[in-house]
Amino acid sequence: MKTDTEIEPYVLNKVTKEECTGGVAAIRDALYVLNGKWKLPLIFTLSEGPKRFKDIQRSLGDITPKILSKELKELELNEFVIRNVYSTTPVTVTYQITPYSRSLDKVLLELKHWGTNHRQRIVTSRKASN
Amino acid sequence: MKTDTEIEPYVLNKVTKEECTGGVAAIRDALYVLNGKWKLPLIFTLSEGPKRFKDIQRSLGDITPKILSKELKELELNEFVIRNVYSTTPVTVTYQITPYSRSLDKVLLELKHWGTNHRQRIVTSRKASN
DNA sequence: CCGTATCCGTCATGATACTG
DNA sequence: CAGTATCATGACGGATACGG
Repeated sequence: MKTDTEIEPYVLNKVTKEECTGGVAAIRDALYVLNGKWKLPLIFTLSEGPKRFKDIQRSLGDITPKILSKELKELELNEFVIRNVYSTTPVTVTYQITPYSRSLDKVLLELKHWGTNHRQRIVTSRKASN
Repeated sequence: MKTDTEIEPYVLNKVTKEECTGGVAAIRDALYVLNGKWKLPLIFTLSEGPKRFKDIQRSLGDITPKILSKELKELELNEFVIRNVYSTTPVTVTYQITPYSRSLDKVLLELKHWGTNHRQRIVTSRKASN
């Protein structure tokens, strides 16, 4: 009765080579749990407050329910997200971030700044070439 | 005569839905150029100074030459990295980051901090469960 | 040393349809 | 609404060999 594939909790990246040291290892550890296109946008959007499945989908733009479901399960398993179920009809489910997700605030803030500036850079360099 | 697949320069993520606003769009723009396991570690390791192909491979731990080659090309195309060829025998090639890559310094710093703390958290929680 | 070529496998992501 | 089932594609990677 497995739905798609079992999801194992992330532990740590196996960065065994001694040459892979200090900073690189730390960054690879971070990306190991925050892999893929969606985890950081997801944590960011939930940092604005708890949201329902459909609302998350809308706020991310174009994620499919299958991927969103998988990403949320991974984040839950790694203690970034909590799932709340309310026995309404139909059932209501909300997702909220854990305090641990808050430790990513600075990362997300810097990334947001960079993304904003990057978009601006692309747009203006386009105009310049017209 | 294509080698593997053609690499197109990134421009901008198509985040069309109006609902996908502000912060989420910016973060998705950022991840759109910095996608995958290797780009941030790569830029980070090159931020320590220009390095040769083999040295980059060693510092990242376990990337294969095929993938490293592809990632470097993408970063070159998007103006994060410059490739320098020296006519020695055998030929020497170094890679260095552009000034634009420096705009990622804060992101990389925060990510490095977070990765370091995250590893610590995992390790100590392991000990606690013994 | 600096890569590229080829074969081949696995995993991530996605489009679409569907269920409770 | 909150997801799951099915099918498909492309990214990513391992192994190995080879060329400038």
